[in-house]
Amino acid sequence: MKLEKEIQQKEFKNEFHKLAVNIIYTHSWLNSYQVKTLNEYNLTPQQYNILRILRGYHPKPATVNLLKERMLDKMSDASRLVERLRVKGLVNRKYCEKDRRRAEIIITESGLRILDELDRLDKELEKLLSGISQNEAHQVNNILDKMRG
Amino acid sequence: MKLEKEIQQKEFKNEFHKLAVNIIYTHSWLNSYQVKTLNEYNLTPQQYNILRILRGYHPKPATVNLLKERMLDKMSDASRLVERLRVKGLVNRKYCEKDRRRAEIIITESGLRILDELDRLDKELEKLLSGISQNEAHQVNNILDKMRG
DNA sequence: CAACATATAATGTTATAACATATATTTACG
DNA sequence: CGTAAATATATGTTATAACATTATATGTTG
Repeated sequence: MKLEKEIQQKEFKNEFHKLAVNIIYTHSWLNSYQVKTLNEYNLTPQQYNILRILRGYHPKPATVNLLKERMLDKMSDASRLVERLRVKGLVNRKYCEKDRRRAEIIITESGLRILDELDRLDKELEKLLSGISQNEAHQVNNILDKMRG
Repeated sequence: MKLEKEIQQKEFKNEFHKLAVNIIYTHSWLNSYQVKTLNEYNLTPQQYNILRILRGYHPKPATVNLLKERMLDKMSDASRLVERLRVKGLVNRKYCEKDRRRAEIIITESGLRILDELDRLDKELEKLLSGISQNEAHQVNNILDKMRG
């Protein structure tokens, strides 16, 4: 639906202004969906994000810094996020022997199993976004990549 | 820059999957900019959003519910957001005489003045997004509107 | 090697988000 | 009219985000 209608605003100053609002609004729309789905697994989107990064490294460990860099939301408190996942048994943390400042974080079998189940999310996501074609999604991806410079 | 490079991920399963991540990432990118700029005025993006809605109604009042509906982030706690703006002297709140459950909220002169200053943000935003053309912004807007159904 | 700088993670603190519940008022209905 | 349902907002509570600070280990340099 046209953004103007959804937030009941008559018009935008220009397409850039609308785009900024559109990204915020669409993110909120997408995030609500994700929160709702992940809630069944007692995970937040950020925790899910971390688990996926860790799966990408498995069975090699990742450090807290590495997680911070790769996370979508840069400002987040990776150290305590990891701790919450550890309490849930989804990751292990031990200290690196070569550099004892570092923590080595590895996703557990239990964490991998949950991610496996959650892979169905990708299918549902495609359904959620099915109002547009792969080609249209591709166009948006290209333009957003270009926009951020 | 290509999203794959920015978050150091080799590839995405498909364009829909990348699009979801791209929206989250681009939102975070945009939000950081907004937080940084609004911080000089001691405002959060949500408070800024509310002030702009109120300006749209001025000099007519808005209710808390109306703000909730029109806000970009639907889940937010409009009642306390308004209270924070009231403490800063940017809005007035009084009770509606016809329906004493309702609050009537009006932006103050001081609030309007701050918004005036902040209108330069729109110019800076255009600069921030200037990697793409108006036409490309328009394309993204159309596709996102279509995607949300 | 000592002293200082840097890197990495954990912790402290405050404000806010998210969710549930409470309060007050109005509306609906038998 | 009196009671129940619905509506509008405010408040309580808990977890988290955001930012600053601390703790510990490693690197660098004179």
